[in-house]
Amino acid sequence: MSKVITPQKEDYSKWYNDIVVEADLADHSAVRGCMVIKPSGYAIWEKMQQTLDRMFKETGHVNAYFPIFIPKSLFEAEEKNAEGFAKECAVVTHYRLKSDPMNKGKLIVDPEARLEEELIVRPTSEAIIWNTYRGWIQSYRDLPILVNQWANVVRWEMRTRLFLRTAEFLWQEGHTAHATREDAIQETEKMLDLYADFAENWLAMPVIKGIKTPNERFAGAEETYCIEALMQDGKALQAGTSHFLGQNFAKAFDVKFAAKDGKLDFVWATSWGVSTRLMGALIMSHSDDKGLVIPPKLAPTQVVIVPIYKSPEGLEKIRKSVEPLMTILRGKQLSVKFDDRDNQRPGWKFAEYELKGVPLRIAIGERDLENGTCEIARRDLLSKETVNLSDAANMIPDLLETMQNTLLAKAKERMQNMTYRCDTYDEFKRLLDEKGGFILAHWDGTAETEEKIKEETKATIRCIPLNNTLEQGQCIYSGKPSTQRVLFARAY
RNA sequence: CGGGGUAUAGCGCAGUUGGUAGCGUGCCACGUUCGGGACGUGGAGGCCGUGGGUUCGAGUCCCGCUACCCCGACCA
Repeated sequence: MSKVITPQKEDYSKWYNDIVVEADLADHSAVRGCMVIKPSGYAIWEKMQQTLDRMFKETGHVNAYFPIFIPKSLFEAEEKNAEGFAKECAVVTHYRLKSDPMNKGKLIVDPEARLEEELIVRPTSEAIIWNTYRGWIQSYRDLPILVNQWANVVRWEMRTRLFLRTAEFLWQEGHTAHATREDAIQETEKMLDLYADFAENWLAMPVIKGIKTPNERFAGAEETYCIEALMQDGKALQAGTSHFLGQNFAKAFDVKFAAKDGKLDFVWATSWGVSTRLMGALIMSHSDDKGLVIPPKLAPTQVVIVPIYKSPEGLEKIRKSVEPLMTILRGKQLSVKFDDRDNQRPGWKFAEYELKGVPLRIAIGERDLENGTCEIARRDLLSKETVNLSDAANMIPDLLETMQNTLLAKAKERMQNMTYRCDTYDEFKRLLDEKGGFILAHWDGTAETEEKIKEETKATIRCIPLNNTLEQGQCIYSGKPSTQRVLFARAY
């Protein structure tokens, strides 16, 4: 098994740094745990963003934007939500600084400039959005509202992990309002399916769809649906969530609508989101010892052409010879880069593009010019073949598609091989320690058992898989009867 | 907030019994190279985290402080 790229593992810091670096630690210790995403990394996020955005719009959603600050009084309106997030909120208390009379050149917070009401930096936007929706909704004719927001949020975690749990992260959060319970549940499930589709077909990352146990449920939700992925090291990662919020927020913010029959009722709600955590998921799903492997459909650069030449004239000859190829590929909406940098040697470039995960690399030298050939290298298999330059234009789109499929197939196989069924607690513990991965086991349905298992093994119930087959069994911990297996794993 | 560790060049590190700082890499210049992270020569770059103390002399020994990392507690 190839090694897994784990954020903050020293071995990988060198190349991991090429995608992202953390905030300057020495000078900005206060933003420890925040990300600085370099352009090469951000380009991947942009690609995810564009794709998701298109998918949202195809399903009738529109984008909007709401404030980053939430007045404390609004934040506390939905009690469970407030309680759940209270421990990790950044709070704005003042709006002005002034020169420090005791310390020239320094600033202090102006005590005169205290805000009457503290502002919470959004850890999630339900509160401010539902407070706004109250003014948008009066009749069933105003529903549904299918709004998405691309934003940053802040959660002051005690311990952060690059991409997987950063103090500030980028995400999208959908917030929808519906006339009926059924509509809202349908929306929740629809968006979960959309996420699963995106994970599989774009990230090439298979996921298990399921619902969270009450313990793991989003604060303020009636039901939390999730997609769970399995990383190469056998640890699970929650890759996206979709919440059925019931009427909780409508009640907290008094959002009612008049139905067809004239009766007033509270609005039904959903919210759903995925974040820059998907970058972590992408990295940990496919990377190998040579660096990042990006599925072709998400790769900012899909094909790179590296000329091998000895003189400026040689370079120009090669440039001319590949121009038709580049034109054809670009005509097929592929992103192609011709790397004519003179300050790095070919071998260096090969290694660099492998590090960055560019799916296909074409090397072409003067020797090839004579033969009318070029060398195509696949990032996923690290394989190379020499082909006729004239055939390349036809082969490349197929190759990219094959790569995309191969990556998914490989990941699927890995997940399958790392999913175990087990019926005893001893076996359960042994599997966790020796193999990791997903474990399907019976659970008595109580929070106590769930917590005990977590305490003793660090494994959590990732989800109760949707469309689970029902079967009689006994809880691995308590021995009490159970009707279905749930998905356990140690998780990030 | 507990337990452990670290702090020396942009990055990664070494630095012996205390004697005034070095290696790798990266950077700059020139030349030779260019089909898997080239090589040669020359060069720039460090108040050794910070404040005290011991000493003729401290990167090194002692005390304080600070910051960061790892493990835990926490984690829609």
